Amino acid sequence: MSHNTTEINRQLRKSGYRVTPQRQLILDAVCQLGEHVTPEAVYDHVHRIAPTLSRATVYRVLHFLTEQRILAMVYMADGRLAYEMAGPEPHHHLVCRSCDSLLELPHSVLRSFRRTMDAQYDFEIDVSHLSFFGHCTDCRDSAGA
Amino acid sequence: MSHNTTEINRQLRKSGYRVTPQRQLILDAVCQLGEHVTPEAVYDHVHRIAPTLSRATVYRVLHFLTEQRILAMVYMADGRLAYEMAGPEPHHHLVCRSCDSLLELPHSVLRSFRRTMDAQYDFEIDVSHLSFFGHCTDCRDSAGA
DNA sequence: TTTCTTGTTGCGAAAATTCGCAACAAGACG
DNA sequence: CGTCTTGTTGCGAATTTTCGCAACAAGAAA
Repeated sequence: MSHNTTEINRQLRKSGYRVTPQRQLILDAVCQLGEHVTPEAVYDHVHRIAPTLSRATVYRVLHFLTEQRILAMVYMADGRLAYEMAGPEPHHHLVCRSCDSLLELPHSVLRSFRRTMDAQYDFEIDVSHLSFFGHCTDCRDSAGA
Repeated sequence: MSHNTTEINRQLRKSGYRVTPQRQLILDAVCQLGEHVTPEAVYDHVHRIAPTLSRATVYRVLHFLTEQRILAMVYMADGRLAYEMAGPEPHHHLVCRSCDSLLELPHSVLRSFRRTMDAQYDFEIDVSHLSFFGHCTDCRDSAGA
């Protein structure tokens, strides 16, 4: 696996949380399954290894790891939620509401915006992933107005 | 109701969609119920007037009206989706992943960012509502890192 | 290693959301 | 006003996500 297990475990324990086999399994699963991993895909994966691991736990752990900034939530084109490792190299998406297309957005575009939020509102926008909804080149005309 | 029914109806018909009593009822409901209206709240409301109107229709119509930019999706603090009228005066939110607090963000902050997206990517970001997740003043320290 | 505290999990049920398809009806046309 | 086309709805089942709570176990302390 490509994530630093030891470091993450230490971080969790430091915050008073526990490092359970379930959490490690789920984290490994997201890591292995790549980008845009759905909860169901995670469940399918870990369930083979640990058949008693429940769906509820998958959802809870995904949410938990996101809160800990170890994972990042991704809004997919169809509006559903997915997850991926919150790597050091953030990327973002432009999601078209009409055709569900998905444009990648380099992080650099957001730097100044993020700095503004930080300075003016003392709010640290989650840099690991952002999704902007709207209408792309092809759809902005046909969508009226 | 405060929305311009005639204008909206015309817009829908022009695009080849139909103006049904269900759609009008649901739109009125969102309008009356104010900001951050949940699908369930809409259902409760319209179901009293039209008992046969199904939940599926509520979800479908909310999604449809959002696509038509008549409604706007709102991500609430608990992560659930809500809707509101896509008025001419957009506002946005900073949602804290830790404490679920919700900060209002004036539209002006986003103007230049939006212009950039438009110019560089020919992508029209939905101005009616944006939500940024992250960590607020109180939580950014405690969340580790 | 044993004990103890309390964060976590599993389970099953509940709630929320989506789907498939036949019946229905908006609105264009004559 | 009647007819026709096809976008929409209702229903019930399937899927997805969440909840409540007792049993469990991670990890600190002795």
